[in-house]
Amino acid sequence: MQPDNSPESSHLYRLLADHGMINVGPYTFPAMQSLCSSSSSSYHNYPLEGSVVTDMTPQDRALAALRNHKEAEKRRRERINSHLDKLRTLLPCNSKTDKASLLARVVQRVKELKEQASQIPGLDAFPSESDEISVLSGEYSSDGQLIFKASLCCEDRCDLLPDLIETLKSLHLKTLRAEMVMLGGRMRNVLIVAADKDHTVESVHFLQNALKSLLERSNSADRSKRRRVLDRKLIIQ
Amino acid sequence: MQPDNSPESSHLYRLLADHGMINVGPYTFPAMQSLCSSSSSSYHNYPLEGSVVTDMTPQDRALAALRNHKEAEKRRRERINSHLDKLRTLLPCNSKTDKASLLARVVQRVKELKEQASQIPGLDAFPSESDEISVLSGEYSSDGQLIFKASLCCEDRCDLLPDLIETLKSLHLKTLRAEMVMLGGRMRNVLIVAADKDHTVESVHFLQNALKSLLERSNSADRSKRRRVLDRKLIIQ
DNA sequence: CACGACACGTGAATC
DNA sequence: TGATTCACGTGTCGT
Repeated sequence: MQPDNSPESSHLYRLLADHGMINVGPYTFPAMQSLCSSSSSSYHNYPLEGSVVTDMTPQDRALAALRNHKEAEKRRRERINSHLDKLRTLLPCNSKTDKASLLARVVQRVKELKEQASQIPGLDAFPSESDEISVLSGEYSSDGQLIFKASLCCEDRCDLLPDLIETLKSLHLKTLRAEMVMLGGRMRNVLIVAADKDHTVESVHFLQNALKSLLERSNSADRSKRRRVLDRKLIIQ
Repeated sequence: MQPDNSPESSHLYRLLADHGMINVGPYTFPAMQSLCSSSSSSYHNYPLEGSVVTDMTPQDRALAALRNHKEAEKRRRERINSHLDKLRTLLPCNSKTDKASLLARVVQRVKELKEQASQIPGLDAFPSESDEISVLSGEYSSDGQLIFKASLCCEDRCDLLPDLIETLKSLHLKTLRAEMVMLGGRMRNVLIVAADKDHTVESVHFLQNALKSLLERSNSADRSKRRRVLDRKLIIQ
């Protein structure tokens, strides 16, 4: 037996009844189909919206709206549930759980994964939407070298790497570690750099300026051939 | 105006009416409260389950069940929605979206984070003493791309990077992530690479050969100038 | 039987 | 207005 969501239980339907538009009383529910069909609409057979507008009575219009609404709501439910199903397949394979527990597990899993991601070597490892450079004044290592971190975020043009290498070389900076992440048409580049003993903190500013001009050069050179804009809001954080 | 989910619109209620247990007819809905209250139950005031069982009429029991059901369902909804709210706060700050889009973003986010997590085991990032290359046959990502990891360990000659980039470009491989660690005059390079959909696993072998020749070239050219060996454990985690 | 989980159709609100 | 989102109460099914 299906749930009673037939028109008789709706406000609209009872409103129509109260205004004498349709007849209704005790024990008369099953008979409504024939009564209603007298006005081109019938039980469980709503007026089609394809019909000409002019011959749509107010009742028909209302019932048609109700029908659209019902179907739209069904589509909405299906959309939501399909996403829930996708989530089921993504999680550690336990596929047979109710919605609430599923979502609870999703919450937990997202937290875990974010935690992991935050522990990635090189912290802010993912490219941001805006161009940016940062050179953090570092600290001296055990053998007197100044170690610092430089990061660079821009469009994904990995052919700017040779220039970057050249820049570092010309400043007599030694790269201890380099990390690149390309995502959504953008890239982030994190460098751990060591300056020679005879360098001062000036090196930091030199590098900063060098990176800045590198970025500007890259931008102006790349202004013409714009990459497809990936509508990725996905960029983390 | 609140939705009409009052007892009058339920099957149960109409069933009772149909069996003459309560009186019902056109225009009589508002009057039900008084009629019903004659049997210790009232409109919007369901029989309390705390009452003694023996004086519960069948109607009362049914209405009480309905009330419990209603409240349980409400609790269920609240549970689900609270988890959805948690998810909203966890995602990149866009908090005001409908449920379906929220879940869609959650799906995407979980995929991304899983991808990230799988890449983190770049822990084996430190260069070894011997030259080596490895190209692990990867697995297909959610959108059909073949993702695999390539690693390369050799002497610290970061000017071999342009060649490496060129190699990847010529093979139409897309670099998702690159990590370099220079230590003790040697370097290790770990790449996460994506092949286009139309590529086969052959790409893996192509890359392997390319890296091999790249390494050999680098070795023969660099045989002369040996670098000092830095025993640095300090490399940033 | 009751209890929990789900899909459904509906009223209200928002745009 | 019409489209769309949400909360709600309900019927049904499985345990």
